[in-house]
Amino acid sequence: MKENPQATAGATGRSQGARKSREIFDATLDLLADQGYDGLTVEGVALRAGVNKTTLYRHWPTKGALVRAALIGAGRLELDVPDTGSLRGDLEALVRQVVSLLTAPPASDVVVAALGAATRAPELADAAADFFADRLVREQAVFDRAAARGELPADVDPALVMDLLAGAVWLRVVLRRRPLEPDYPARAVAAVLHGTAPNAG
Amino acid sequence: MKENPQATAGATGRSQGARKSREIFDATLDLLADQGYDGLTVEGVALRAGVNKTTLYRHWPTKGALVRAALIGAGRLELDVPDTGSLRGDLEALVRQVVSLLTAPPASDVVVAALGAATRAPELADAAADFFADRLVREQAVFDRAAARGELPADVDPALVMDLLAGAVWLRVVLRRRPLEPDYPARAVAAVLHGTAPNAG
Amino acid sequence: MKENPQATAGATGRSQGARKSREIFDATLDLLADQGYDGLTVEGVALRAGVNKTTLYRHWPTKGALVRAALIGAGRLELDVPDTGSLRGDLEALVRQVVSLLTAPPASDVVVAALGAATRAPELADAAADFFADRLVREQAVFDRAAARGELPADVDPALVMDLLAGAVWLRVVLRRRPLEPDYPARAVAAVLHGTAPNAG
Amino acid sequence: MKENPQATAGATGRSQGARKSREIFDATLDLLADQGYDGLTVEGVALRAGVNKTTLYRHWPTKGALVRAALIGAGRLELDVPDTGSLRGDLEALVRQVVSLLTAPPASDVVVAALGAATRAPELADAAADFFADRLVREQAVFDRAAARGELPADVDPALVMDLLAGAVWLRVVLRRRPLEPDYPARAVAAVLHGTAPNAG
DNA sequence: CCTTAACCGAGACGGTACGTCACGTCTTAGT
DNA sequence: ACTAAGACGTGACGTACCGTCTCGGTTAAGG
Repeated sequence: MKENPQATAGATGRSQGARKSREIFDATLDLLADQGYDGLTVEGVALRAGVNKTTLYRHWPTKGALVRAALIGAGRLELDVPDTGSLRGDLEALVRQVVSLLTAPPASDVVVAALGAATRAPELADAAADFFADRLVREQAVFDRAAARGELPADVDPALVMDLLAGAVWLRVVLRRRPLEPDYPARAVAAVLHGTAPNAG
Repeated sequence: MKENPQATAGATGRSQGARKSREIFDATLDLLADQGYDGLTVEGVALRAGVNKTTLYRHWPTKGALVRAALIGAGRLELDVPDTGSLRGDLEALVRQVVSLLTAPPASDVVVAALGAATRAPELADAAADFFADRLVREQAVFDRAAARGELPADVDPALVMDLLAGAVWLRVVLRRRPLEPDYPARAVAAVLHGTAPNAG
Repeated sequence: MKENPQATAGATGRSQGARKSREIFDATLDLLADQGYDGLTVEGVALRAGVNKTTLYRHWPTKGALVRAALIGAGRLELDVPDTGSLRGDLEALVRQVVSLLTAPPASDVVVAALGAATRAPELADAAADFFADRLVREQAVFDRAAARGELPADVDPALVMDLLAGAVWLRVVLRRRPLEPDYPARAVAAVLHGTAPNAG
Repeated sequence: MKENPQATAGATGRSQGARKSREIFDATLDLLADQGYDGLTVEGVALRAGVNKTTLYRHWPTKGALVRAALIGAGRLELDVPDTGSLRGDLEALVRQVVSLLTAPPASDVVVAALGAATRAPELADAAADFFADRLVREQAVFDRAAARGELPADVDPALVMDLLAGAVWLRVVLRRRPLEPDYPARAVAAVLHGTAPNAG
């Protein structure tokens, strides 16, 4: 509608889009941790990243896509698979990883917010599913080693084991909101490995 | 200001505010199921319940409070504690309850949305924590009966067992987004009761 | 999406909407004069009037409707119909009114912008048509008095006369962009009253 | 950065830039007629003309300049000066030209939009002034012939006469939005030639 | 023939304004 | 006493064009 506003800016002379992406992702995750997924606004990200809102929409059509890209793009979710020499040790280490992922700020804020939001943002749900699928693939090594050591029957379902262990932590920390005793990982692993009820029918 | 007031307002011939509350809760839960927690708007509830927006804000200051009240007011979350005669049977029944709570629409939409939202809405987090605490109190009976039957050592932690079982279902259904095999409850219960690794160190 | 932003403002305690309307109309016309119709933005009006953009859209769905309401609401277009005692005098006075309407700032900016915009904004076109129709009704008195004085045949078409006179001024001032000699009104009126070509066939 | 450059750009095998110019002007005028001056966007022109936006800006820095160039470049505004043998006939023909210019689509849309926009786009105002000045120069011939025939006093001002006649049509058609009777041109010419008020003082 | 300048397409970007939605607050009336 | 009606300020949405800029590739002219 305007004829000739005032001959604005133009490009800033950036060297790469990569740097901008980094700043965008950082801003996204920071705000996600601060405000939660719903408090996260595209305008806020744009402001904090020093980028125009339009630019964000040009690359990521929805908030979910942006968050997903940020979660992936910033390698904050990369976890090592432990190798302690025993199944029990490996599993306890894995559980402790989960615990720290869900409780040690600042990463925990991001992770909890993102996983919580996965219940309603399909994009994030996909991201979460991918994340867990990928994790499972790598956790498989733990079970392979255990089987090689003869610690585990061949027909054990690693997915079930990890569901039980990681799910317990999520439920305890996020849903039940109860403090986690230091021996919780050991007890959980013990229960899953050896059972709790020697005599149950 | 209006040209045509047309015999406006007033109550519609109510007997009590109770009926209105019912309609409000129903509207809330319907919309929650339809649109998810975020798609749920106070204005939408007001419109659907035939009630003024102001009225809603008078009673429930936030969306979270309204949803909480609706979930409690309509007894959609009441679960029976099973008594099958064996610990295994009881636990499997409990797991199946959780599965159906998280997968059978429309209640599942409500529950998943609400529990997912608990990660950031403190009101809902409290409600969820209360819900699980209350459940645990009642699930205690299952473990008491099992102990009386001699199926279970006295030092077993019911909270841990339920964390493992219910957490596994949540992780599998909501986060991992993978289909749940029919024997999943049985396998999960077996793992927790008897363990998966007879020889693990 | 937000749960509970920060308990914002609410109404400011105004006494009447009428005062606000006045401020809105003033802001609209000021900006119209300053920036022209296209430079006029709803956000600009909102800012200057100390009113929220949403409020403007609530009342006037388009920019055209807003400008129209402002032009009507602020009585800046009310012109007196002269009565000098002679048809020539009355018509010259009318032409001079038109000249000043189109050339004397700041009103001229508003009027020219609005009439120019009438070519594409149907709302404004209607407003302009109404304006001219209304004017014609009142100018009729000039012709009635002239007929009563015997200065004019009964079959003269006042609309044609006013088309010629006012149209000439518009063409000269706005489209031809040429300066208007002081005797232009007199010459124009003389031409329309007595003709320019005594012998033309 | 791109995965698939796919033998992009370059010229399409044109012979001259002249053909492209033609397409650009056509696109401009078509869109001007369709959407009006304000609905006309540079991006739209680029899209329709199959030309990059950048290219347009390279040649015409503003929308006004583009429209102006298009109006001139496409010879849609060239009008013949009539020679019917009498002043009355010539003037009526001129008025009819104006009428058709302003009412016969599709040219009328372009012309009306452009002249209407002249009130605020200085570039267009200049173009309009030039157009009318040029027309006047050529209309002078009509008056010269009339003077030679003795139909007209020597001191008649052709500009005033054309102001009155063309202005009346503009006012009637564009601003007053009233239908134009078939005898309007004749009546307008008669009024300007012979006057309307034989006895006015 | 090869180089060089002109021109163009492609595309990213910062920026303004758009028109819309829902929020939560408030006032005025009405039952 | 409670409520309907409805206006408002506020924040954010997602979109459309603006006008600028850089990059890379094609074409035509001139040595």
